[in-house]
Parts: sequence; C-alpha cells; structure tokens
Amino acid sequence: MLAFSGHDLCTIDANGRIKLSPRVISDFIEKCGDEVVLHCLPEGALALYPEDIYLEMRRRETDPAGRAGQSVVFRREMRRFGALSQSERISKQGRITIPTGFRKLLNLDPGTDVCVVGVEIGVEIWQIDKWREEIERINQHQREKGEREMAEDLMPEKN
Amino acid sequence: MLAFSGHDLCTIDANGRIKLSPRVISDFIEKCGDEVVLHCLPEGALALYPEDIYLEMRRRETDPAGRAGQSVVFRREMRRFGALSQSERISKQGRITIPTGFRKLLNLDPGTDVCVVGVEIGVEIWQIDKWREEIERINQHQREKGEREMAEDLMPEKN
DNA sequence: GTTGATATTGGAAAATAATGGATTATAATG
DNA sequence: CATTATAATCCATTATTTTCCAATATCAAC
Repeated sequence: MLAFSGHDLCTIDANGRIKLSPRVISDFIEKCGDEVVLHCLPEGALALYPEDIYLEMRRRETDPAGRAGQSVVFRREMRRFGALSQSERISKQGRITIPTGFRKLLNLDPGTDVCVVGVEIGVEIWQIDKWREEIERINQHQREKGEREMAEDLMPEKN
Repeated sequence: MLAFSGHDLCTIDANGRIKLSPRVISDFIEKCGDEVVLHCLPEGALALYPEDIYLEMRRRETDPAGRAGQSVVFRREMRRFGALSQSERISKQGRITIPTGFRKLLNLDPGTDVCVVGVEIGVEIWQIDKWREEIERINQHQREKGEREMAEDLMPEKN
C-alpha cells in the first residue's frame, strides 16, 4: 500500500490548526509516531516530513561551523533550513498547529482552504489556489511532453 | 485468455463509486487481490493498476530525501506521483471509490457516464465524451502514420 | 507582581460524508 | 419467455470533519 499519497482538501481552523486525514495520520504514526518536522518550501507550501527524512535531507552538510565562517551562500543555506523548519507534534485528535511565524510567511491564516498533498516522503500543505496552479503547471508540462512524443512518432526515421 | 481487455460503459453512483465488470474484477483478483493503485493521468483519465505494475512504472529514485531538499524539479516529480496516486480496495460488491480529490480533478463526479477501458497492464476510467475524443485521436494518428508510410514507400531510395 | 486582554490548547458535540449491504431494475442468456 | 447474471439505487450504519466551548497559558500595561 502506498504511503503519503493522494490529496485532500480541508480548512485551517480558527486557531491555525489543520485536521489531517486518517490516511495521512497513520502514515506518519507508522514512520515516526506523532513527531514531525515542518519545513517552509520556496514554492510557498509547508512540507511535513518524518524527522529521519528531514535529517537525510540535511545530512550533506559536513563541517557546518567551518563553512559558515567562509561562505555567505552556506550561511544562507543554514538560515533557510534553520529558520524555516520546526518540529511539531500531531495531537491526539489528529491536528497539527502551524507555527504563527510560518502562517504569515505562507499565507496559511485561519480560515484558509488548503490541500494536503502526498509527496511520497511526506506531505505538503498548499493554499488551495496555489495548489491548483501547481497541478496545472505539472499537467501542462506532461501534456506538452506527450505532444512532442506523438509528433516524434510520425517521423519516418523513427520507424 | 487476455487480461485487462475490452471496454465497458457504466455510471458513477451517488457516492462517487464505480461498479467494475466481473471481467475486470477477476483480472485484478488474479493479479493483486483486491488492492489496486489509482493514478491520475495527464490525459485526464484515471488509471487502475496492480501495485507492482505501478511501482515498476515509478522506478524508485535513490536518495529521494536528499534530492528533494535540493531540487524543485525533483519535488515536482514526487508531487505528480504522490498527489495523483493512491491505493484503494475493490469492495466485496466489486465497487471502487474514487477519492474526492481525484473526482474534481478528472471531472468524475457522481452521475457521470464513464468508460472502463482495458489497457493490458490495468484499466483506465474515462469520462465518456473524452474517451470518444481519445479513440478518435488515436485512430487519426494511426491513419496519418499510414499515409506517411505509403508516401515513404514511393521514395526511390527506399526501394 | 497583579490584572486584564489575547492567544493557545484540548476536548466534546453537531454536521457532513463515506461505507457496506440489501433491494430493485435492467440486461443478457438459454 | 423464463431464468440468471449484472448493474444501479436506496438506506442504515459508521466514520470523519467541522464547529463550538471551556480551560489553560502567554503577554502587556499598570
């Protein structure tokens, strides 16, 4: 059975929380219990990963202190992951609270309609309109690829 | 005996479910029991595959977490397969529920007439009008290919 | 510190949607 | 035409989501 798959709509409640679907909850429980890492993506969505996945994502960085003294690019990299990531706990009722700092940054204020999107290694929370744009972009790209493939198939030298 | 072949018409019931034909059901039971993977295609149809077929299609990348932290292209790839795929179970009455997120995306709302199409490795569910267009597109492409083949055959250097 | 205002947390109740089964209708078969 | 098989509809049950409320914590001004 596929983990972290599919997508569901829901609304951020008056207190900035999201009720995750049972499917998503059990995927997390299985992988990492109730503790997850929240990470703001540059695309403008909020990613939820099991901690080990997040740490794998970050493990490339060797000698962070030494490199931080030398490189602004590296310092920015550490800021990006430091400031924009945070551990949170899934509550007994299956809700997760979005930290206030992240809310404004991502336009995920109370009352916002969002889509919880499976991405195989975790889930992402998208403001609904942004998600529609994103999925359209993805599909459009695939369709264009398909058109080219069909045109290619008509070329005599290919057959 | 051919598996996943032919095509049948049916209607999506009031609760967003499809009753599969006995032929399709027994093809799945034989291949994978009652658990199948649903996947939204960019053409606008919903594919049903046995899980092993899906996983083959989605040959797993190495180090997904590391790459996800670095590349937006890679994250999009995971979104495409994560968000647009989901495991489901064929019920004892031979019905399959289309997840709500997929319904809207593919225009497969309750009451819609659909065509369940065998595609050799699984089946696809098409909104009936889109299916007619698709089959016409396929035939048109093949006719054009035939024309080119005939023209090619007239070229002196080919003979 | 103390008080008042504001925000956060946890839980319960109400509203909504999904599920499974049985029944009825329709189509296929002999 | 009768019988069987299949598909569609309906309904009760269960699950899930949303809304609401009380309790607790946090912050700011006095």
